[in-house]
Order: sequence, then structure tokens, then C-alpha cells
Amino acid sequence: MQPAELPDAAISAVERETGLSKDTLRMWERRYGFPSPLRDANGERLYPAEQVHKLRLISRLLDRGLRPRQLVGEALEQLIARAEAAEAKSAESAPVLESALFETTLRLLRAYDETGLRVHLSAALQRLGLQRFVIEFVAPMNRWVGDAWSRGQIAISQEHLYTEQMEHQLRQGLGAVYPGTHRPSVMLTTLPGEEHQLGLLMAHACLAVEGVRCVSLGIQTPAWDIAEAARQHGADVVGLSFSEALRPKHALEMLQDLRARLPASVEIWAGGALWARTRRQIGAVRFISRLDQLPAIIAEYREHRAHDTRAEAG
Amino acid sequence: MQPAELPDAAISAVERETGLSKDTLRMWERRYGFPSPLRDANGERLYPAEQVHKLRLISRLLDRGLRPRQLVGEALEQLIARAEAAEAKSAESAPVLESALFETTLRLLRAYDETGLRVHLSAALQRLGLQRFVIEFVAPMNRWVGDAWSRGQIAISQEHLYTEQMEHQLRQGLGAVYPGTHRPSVMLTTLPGEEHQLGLLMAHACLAVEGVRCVSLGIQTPAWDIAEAARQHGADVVGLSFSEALRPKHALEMLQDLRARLPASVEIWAGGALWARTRRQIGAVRFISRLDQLPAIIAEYREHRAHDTRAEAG
DNA sequence: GGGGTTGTTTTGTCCTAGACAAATATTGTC
DNA sequence: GACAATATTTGTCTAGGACAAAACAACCCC
Repeated sequence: MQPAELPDAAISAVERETGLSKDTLRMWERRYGFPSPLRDANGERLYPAEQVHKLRLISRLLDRGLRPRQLVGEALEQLIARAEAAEAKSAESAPVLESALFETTLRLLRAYDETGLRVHLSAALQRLGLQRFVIEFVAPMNRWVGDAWSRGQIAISQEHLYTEQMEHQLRQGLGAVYPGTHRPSVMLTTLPGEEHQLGLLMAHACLAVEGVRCVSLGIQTPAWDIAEAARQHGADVVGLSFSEALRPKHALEMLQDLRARLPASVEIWAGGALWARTRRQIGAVRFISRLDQLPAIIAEYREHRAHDTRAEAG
Repeated sequence: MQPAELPDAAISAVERETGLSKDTLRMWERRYGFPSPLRDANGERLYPAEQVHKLRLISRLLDRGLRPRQLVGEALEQLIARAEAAEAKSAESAPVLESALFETTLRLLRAYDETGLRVHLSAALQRLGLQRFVIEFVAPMNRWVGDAWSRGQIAISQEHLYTEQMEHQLRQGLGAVYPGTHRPSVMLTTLPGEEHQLGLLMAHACLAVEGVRCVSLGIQTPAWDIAEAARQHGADVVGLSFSEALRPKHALEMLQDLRARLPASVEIWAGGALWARTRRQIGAVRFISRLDQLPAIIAEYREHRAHDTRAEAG
């Protein structure tokens, strides 16, 4: 029961929506016959909502290693089946959690129950503590919500509501942590094109509970500005968050560029779901695919740094 | 004092770095003869770091209202002179804010003093209360910071830091307000293309202190999803925030589209700095250019609504 | 002089279609 | 089964043409 039909989207909107470049969209159309957009009076492409949805699904599956040739030819049902198979596979390796937390979150989300969500998430945060909340609840819940959306089980607006509430809750949690003063001094942000703030906040939380001195610049800071800010602020580490929405190759290029702009004494820590699936990595950048690795990494840094400082002093 | 020699950049890297699209870069080269990149063995453009730097400067001056035609023809020295002239000119017209609140914020921002900012803003929030904090401090401060950035007085990274801290503080303030239960029931979000979350949070705060029942979907919700969510949630009002970054025509089109999708019983309140300068407005949408108008609008709604309810009951 | 309408220039984005290198799959060989 | 050589797939670049939206300029009217 749809109140109205979604408007057809221009190619630039589809690029934003799916993360597939305009060039790629045109090339698929040329090679595989899909997508097959309508044309407006001016001969420009207009993508029906249905095709945009299918493209998003394809884009997600590409990140799991499947090839375009197979995917673009398949019907929507086959794609959904593939998505479910991929999910089942990744669910095996995921830690099994008390399902009550997840199920309740889902139920409240479906009902658009903002107050209920707030109470529920806040209670979970208080019960688990900030660190366990992030690692054991938020991280798997994010994956679950993303999958549920791509299978059409929840609406975009409900995914938005989830993100908004979770962000709110993480900020509440962060507000209760006394600002850290210990080294390393970490500057947090994301590179241009990475819009997901939740990943950044999760990292921030995990660092804050270790007493690390953090400065967050929010999302989408250009490499030049990161370098300049790190220099002026005297940061020891630049921490960056990467969601699966970003193309690995693109992300690696930006990282290498940033690496060249920063002095060698400043470390780069690149975290986020993107690195769980990406093989190729570059030197002089620390890749962190799971947040629970952070405490060990911080401890290691502190040990090294203490050593360095002694050496410098001596 | 660069840490390393920066290599010539490919066109995709220049796009990221400057924010100018590939098409635009190629078009400028065709039309104005600048930039004039080298070519690699394969005939692809390679931009020397020097030209990339100049492009960055041009991109910044464009944001101040200067036109490409003039800028791309000029030498680097002329561009810098222009930047300084633009800065001097806007410094004259800038309102002089003698308040200690503003000056302290600026000073802490310049020092990248995250902890100091947090303490300072939190104190301001506690002293003024959420409503006055938003209307008397955040709103003018936003304008000031935007101006300071476009004049080159603060770096992008410092504007990012400001936004991040203010957002954090507003969320802290919102977290302390007991969830509203009174009508109207407002669903808050922004339309696609509008990325600024701060405006939305400011509106959220002003509504929350009036005891209004709010649900925020965060930013960039497509019109169809807003309509669907409003229907399922039974919202009385859809509240949207528009920054000056959006093109008025585009914004009005999207608003009209949304208006057509929502039942007439659901009001649309469109707020934000965009409407202070835009004449053209459309019927059946309430435009709110300043946040201090909100209490009166809510009171008016409640009176009307009470009337309607009585009429329905009788 | 301010405010609105009209015409002109500027400017960004989209189009087609060809080319090629990097990434990935497949085959052949030990 | 491991490794090298070859074939296919795939994304991104190139060139120039077209056009509509935005910005600017000129004009008229109050």
C-alpha cells in the first residue's frame, strides 16, 4: 500500500544512492543491458526506483566478492537469495549474542517508537557499559540492520531512525566519560566520501574509555586539512573510519595520499568494516578491522612510545 | 616544510582534493586553458602539486561568490591578493560580537582545544538553558564561524571541530529533556542533498523544550520514505531543515513533491537559513526562517488543533 | 532609487563511443 | 597441488558536442 510512486532518479542521484560511479552505470547499461533507464525530454537518463533498489543490492553484493557479470543479469529474487546466503555465511562467524536485545530493538524500530528505543538503548548502555555496548551490541546490530534493509525487511526511514537513535545514545555515553589526557593523542575523522558518523563515534567511544586524548573533526575532512590540523594540534595518531560504502581502491589511494602528507612520526590508524574484506593493505598504516583490537593496539603504542621517549631523553 | 615530495595527481585525486568534478576540470582546461596537466605514457592527465594548490585556492574563492572566468586566468599572486581583499571587505561588514562567549569559543577553536571547548560550551548551555543556548548563542555563532571560514580566518578542520562539538553539546542538552508527549507530533529530518545535521538538532531542541513529541530520522531521507514514515507513525507535522548550501529551486521542487505525497492533514514546516533569502514560497508549507518563531507557531497550531478536535467531537 | 521582467553570457553536467590497464579467471606445465 | 602464462572481465579515462540552470546585465515601471 504505497501512497505515491517514487520519482525516477537522475544519474547523479543514483551515483549518490548506490555508490556506483556515473561511468560505471553507463558502462553496465552498454555491456549488460542493465540498468535500462528511461529518458527525459532532454535525452537524459531517468532510473526507476525499482532499478535503483536492485543496483543498491548489487552494490552490496559486490563488496562481498561477487562479480558484476553474474549479478547484473539476475532477477531481484535471485539477488535476495544470494544476499541471504551471504548473510547466513557471515552469521556463522559472528558471535552469538543474547537475542532479546536485538529482537526488542527490531520491534521498537518497526513501530517507530522513538521513546521506547531511547529507553531500551539507554538501558542496554547502562547495563553493558560503553565499551561492551559498542563492541557486543552496536557493531553486530549495525550489520543486522543493514542486511534487513537490503532484504526489504525494514524501510529506509527505519534504518535512519536506528542510526539517529544509536548516534544519540553513543553521544550520551561519550558525554559521561571524563575527557582523556593520556597518550596517544588521537585526531579522529573520515575522508571525503565517507559519510557514516556512527563508525567514527564507535571508535571514539572505544578510545575514550581507554583514557586516550581524542579530538574528533566529524566526517569528510580532506587530506590536506587533516594533515594541517594534525600538525597544528600535535596529534600522535590520525584515526580514520571506513564503512563498506567506500570502494577499497579509492580508500587506499586516499590513505596513501594522506600518508605522504603526514610526518612519519604520526601514525595512521584505519578502522572500519571495509578492512574486514579487503586484502591489499599498505605499509605505514595500521588497519583495524574490529574494534575489540583497539585496547591491545593502544597498549602496544604506549609501550613503544615510552621506549621512544626514553630513547629521545637519553 | 612538507614531509615528502608530493607526486603529480591523477584527475580522480584532484577531484577529491579540490571538490571540483572531473567534468569541470576538463571543461576549464578546454575553455580557459587552465589547469594544464601533464600527460602520462597513456595520455592521462597528471596534475602537478602546484596546479592542484592553485585549484584549491580557486575553489575556495568560488565559495565567496567570485566567478570562475576571472579566477582561472589569474596568476597565483593575484589570487592570493583577491583572497586577502575579500577577507578585508567582509571583515568590515561582519558584526562585532563583543560577547565573551563568542570570543572564548573562537580562541579555543583556534587552539584545537577539544576539552576546553567541551567545558566552555557545556557551561554556556547550563547557564543559558537549552532554548536560549540555541537561539542566542548557537545560531549567531554558526553564522560567525561560517563567515570566519570563508574569510580564511579559520581552517576547514576548525569549522569541523566546531560543528562536531556543538552537535555533541546539543545532544547532551536534548538527552536531558524528558521526551515530549504533547501535540503536535513532529517528524524531523532533511531531504536528500541536505547534509547539515546541526540545523536539524537546533530545531529538535527548540521543539523538545516545548514538550512536543519529536521523532528524528536524521538527515537525507527521500520524500517517499518521509511520507511512508509519517503515515505509519501518525505524525501531525513533518519538520524539515534547509541550510544555505542547498539550491532554492531544487529545495522547492522537493518540497512540492513531498507535499503531494502527504495527506493535507499533515503540515509541513520548512525551516533553516535558506528561507531568509528566498522569496518564492509555496502554499500549504509553513516557512520558518528563525527559530525564535517556533514557540508562537506551536501555540498557534495547538489552538487550531484544539478547535478542530472540538469540532470533530461535537 | 528600489523592484520586477526580460535577454545574454557563463557555467556545470550530461551525452556518445572508443581505448586501455588493472584486476580476476582460466589454462597449461611442472 | 603450486606456479606461470594467457584470456576475460571490469572500471576509468579520453574527446568533443549539447543544453539547461544560474548569474549577470539591461531595461522598464512605479
